[in-house]
Amino acid sequence: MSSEGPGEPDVRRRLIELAADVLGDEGPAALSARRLARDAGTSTMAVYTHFGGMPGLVQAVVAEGFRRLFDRVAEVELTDDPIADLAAAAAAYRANALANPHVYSVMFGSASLGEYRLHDEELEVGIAAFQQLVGLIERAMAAGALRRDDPAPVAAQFWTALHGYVVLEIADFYSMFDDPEAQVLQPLLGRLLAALR
Amino acid sequence: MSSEGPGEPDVRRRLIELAADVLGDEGPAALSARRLARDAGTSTMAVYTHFGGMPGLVQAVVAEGFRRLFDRVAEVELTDDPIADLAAAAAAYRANALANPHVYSVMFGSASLGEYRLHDEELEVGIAAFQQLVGLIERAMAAGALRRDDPAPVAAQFWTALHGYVVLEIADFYSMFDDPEAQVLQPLLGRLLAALR
DNA sequence: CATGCTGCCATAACGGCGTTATGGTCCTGG
DNA sequence: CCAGGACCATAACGCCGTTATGGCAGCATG
Repeated sequence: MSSEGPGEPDVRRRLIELAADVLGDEGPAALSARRLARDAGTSTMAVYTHFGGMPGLVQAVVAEGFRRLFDRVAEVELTDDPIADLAAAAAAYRANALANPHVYSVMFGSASLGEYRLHDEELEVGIAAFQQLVGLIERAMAAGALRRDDPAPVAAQFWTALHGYVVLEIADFYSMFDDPEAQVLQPLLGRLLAALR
Repeated sequence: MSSEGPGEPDVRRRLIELAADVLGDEGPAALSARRLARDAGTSTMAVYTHFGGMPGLVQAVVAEGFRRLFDRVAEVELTDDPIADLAAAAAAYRANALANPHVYSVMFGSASLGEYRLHDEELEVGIAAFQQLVGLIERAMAAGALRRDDPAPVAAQFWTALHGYVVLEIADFYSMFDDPEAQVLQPLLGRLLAALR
């Protein structure tokens, strides 16, 4: 391995973080190989040696976004109230998404369509994140807080509601509500869980 | 001179429909003023005289997408079972979204972020579509099929769940389920409505 | 040690993109 | 009849992603 100076990590890492920063600060339109290469002090060829092209770089940013989302949710401390833990996990999920709305949008918005589709790397992390939620649901069922059922579809329903809310909040479609988190998200998740009792 | 016959409507209309077709068939990456102008038998300047630029054209396509979505949902025939009508409306919503997944993605995905944000035209149609759902919820409450409550937040919760499902189905995130519509969407909406009884 | 090889990146070019400037051709209203 | 405006064709500017080419370090091999 090449010894890397403390202030100058490897180029691959720098490009990913720079891309995530530009995406977060200025949106997808500002992402360009030339711009990133200039800011990283290298040339556009670095994008091709490390990622094979611009879609590959975006894919790496998406994979990083999934990893961070997974970590944020994994950091919530579990209590003896599995329902409260589900709410805390949802809050962490939402907070992370709202902190990086453009990254979240690219993760799911263009994740499948034209551009590049998701590859093994993101898929693996995505599955791990979903299994994390399945575990929380199973735990609630084992504790008797939720009716016993196949946990995977229940987790998918929970995640679907949460994801739908986050997307619409990011896209600013709740402008007619004072406090959409209290008026939409919490009742939605609460009622879903209530019907699962 | 080639004056326009009955099969050659005005250029503005042709550009919108061509853009929607290209978007649906080949995805957002294939959308370009030059390509559309070539296919429409005109020059790129037509895009600027009619829409002020490429974002304006996309905005027109989005507005058209909202209008079509609204119409499809409005076409469902109401019965004397308001809960069944809600399910029928959701099915029409999903069917229209899956028939034009790229258009749906542009409507909500990049609807707010960097590119162009939604303007008065789309906002107006979007509000009308939402009021349509509020009316269905109100009707179910009046008939005693749902508990009396402020219908707008309830409609938002229903729409949030439905939208979240459609987005994830389009992005192909339900690959671990045989029949996601039966395993995720229907239980999710059914349980939400059950908790609202 | 010399040698060739491989990974990595700088430079420059190609085609395509959105956009703008300019000018021409109609159609319309006075 | 003619002035003006709506509409579009042409060409150019500066971006973009991508590719071809070449230089240069590090390293394994003879």
